[in-house]
Amino acid sequence: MPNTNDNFFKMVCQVVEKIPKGRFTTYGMIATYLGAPRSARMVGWALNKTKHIDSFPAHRVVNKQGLLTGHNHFGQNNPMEERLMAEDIPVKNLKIQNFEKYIWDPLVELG
DNA sequence: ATCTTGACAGACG
DNA sequence: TCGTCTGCCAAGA
Repeated sequence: MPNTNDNFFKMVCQVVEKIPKGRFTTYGMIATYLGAPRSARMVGWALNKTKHIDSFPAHRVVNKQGLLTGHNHFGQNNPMEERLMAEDIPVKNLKIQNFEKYIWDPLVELG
């Protein structure tokens, strides 16, 4: 199990990279999985550093409502919605539809 | 060393 | 249901 004391950033990366295509998770779940359930903001902070990595699937992380709050941090060319849509995740008006159907919980999936 | 900022979440009125 | 406040913890100024 990951330890948050050292590099939260790395941990977040590892978890996000494990999100299967066509699924997504939330900031809170990642934070909880990393042992910092009240530090969802740190996840956003970590993802912020990955936004320069084009291939990083940061679009698979949304807030707990399934809302694409971070879409503004994506390039205008490749919007978050579009990326999710490309993975058959239905998004409407910056919100993921059938949330429960596509959610991927690291706590459950990774143990 | 202190203050502000943040891609959040839960609690309250 | 909705708007606002608070807790959280790591960076950058």
